[in-house]
Amino acid sequence: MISPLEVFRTYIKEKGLRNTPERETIIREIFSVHDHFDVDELFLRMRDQKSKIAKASIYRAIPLLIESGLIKEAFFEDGHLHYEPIYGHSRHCHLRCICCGKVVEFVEEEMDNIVDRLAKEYHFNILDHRLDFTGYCAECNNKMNDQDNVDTKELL
Amino acid sequence: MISPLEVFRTYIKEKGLRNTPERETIIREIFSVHDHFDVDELFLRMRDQKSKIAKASIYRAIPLLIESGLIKEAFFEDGHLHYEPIYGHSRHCHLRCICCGKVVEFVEEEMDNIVDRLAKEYHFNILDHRLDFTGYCAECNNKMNDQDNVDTKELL
DNA sequence: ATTGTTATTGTAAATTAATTGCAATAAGAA
DNA sequence: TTCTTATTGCAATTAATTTACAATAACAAT
Ligand SMILES: [Mn+2]
Ligand SMILES: [Mn+2]
Ligand SMILES: [Zn+2]
Ligand SMILES: [Zn+2]
Repeated sequence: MISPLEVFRTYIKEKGLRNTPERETIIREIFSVHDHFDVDELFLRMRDQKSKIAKASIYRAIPLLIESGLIKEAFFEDGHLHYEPIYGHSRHCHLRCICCGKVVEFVEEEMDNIVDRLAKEYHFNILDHRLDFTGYCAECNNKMNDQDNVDTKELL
Repeated sequence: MISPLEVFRTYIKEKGLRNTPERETIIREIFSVHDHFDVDELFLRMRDQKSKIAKASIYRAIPLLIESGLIKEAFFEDGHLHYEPIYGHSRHCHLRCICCGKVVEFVEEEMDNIVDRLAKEYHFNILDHRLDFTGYCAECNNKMNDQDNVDTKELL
């Protein structure tokens, strides 16, 4: 399987742009963890690896990483965008706990059918979709119930 | 059916907060249009109605409107959040054109089943979900193809 | 109705994410 | 190696959202 770096190099050449060690470092860091990230987090991770890359360079790289199919926007939370690597990852949806932030990923087989149906019905050329569920994970749900019970007892 | 204003008044009382004409104006404006909106847009709409409400008051009202179940975040686009009224609206998904911004709404019956299945499988108390599809609408898709043809001709 | 408490407002300043101008650097084609 | 110009780091800017603060007003209790 072609590596993310190779995919990016091909994209860069195709677009007549220039590849740089900075961009490769960014890609390597993203694909060394394979998890959701935001710009600040990625910047700090790279700083920990002794990288001196400016945050502006990360911001400037992101549209290219999206265009080349390496990453995509995952969700907007806490006032900023979060991204995730998608190259080499199966299309998946998210189940997110609004209490502790835990994210469960899962593949929803039904989605392809829905996309096909919608494309026909609304004459859309559908390129992407995002399916996110939010609620409380088992732990947080239990914690809340316990808390409620405490409150109730206090009131008695 | 209970009006959005009544729902909000009940919520406000329940929370020991105070209702204000400003908040009611905001709710009235949102539910006079029943469409997606962002803060700036809503602010301008209200200014057109000769309302002098400060933008900060809209920002401060939004969490209450969400908490009371009147509106929810719809999507993040063009660098800021967009909201939509949900009270009195059926749960729906979005099909959004990334070229012209057109939004098609539709109800996806399958979602309830998926929610039930996930809740059981992952022991989540699922409160909400967001299903958005993005791509090109028929018109924009055609326009793009025409454009491509022009480009191709120019190259010949 | 009047009063008292304090939540809410408008204004301006602050904060935060993201973008951009600029001069120095360096990628990569020639 | 040379040349062109895309990319970088840095600092300044823009834009969305939040917040401090003093004035106002909601509404519960007189
Ligand atoms: Mn994911
Ligand atoms: Mn909608
Ligand atoms: Zn949780
Ligand atoms: Zn369109």
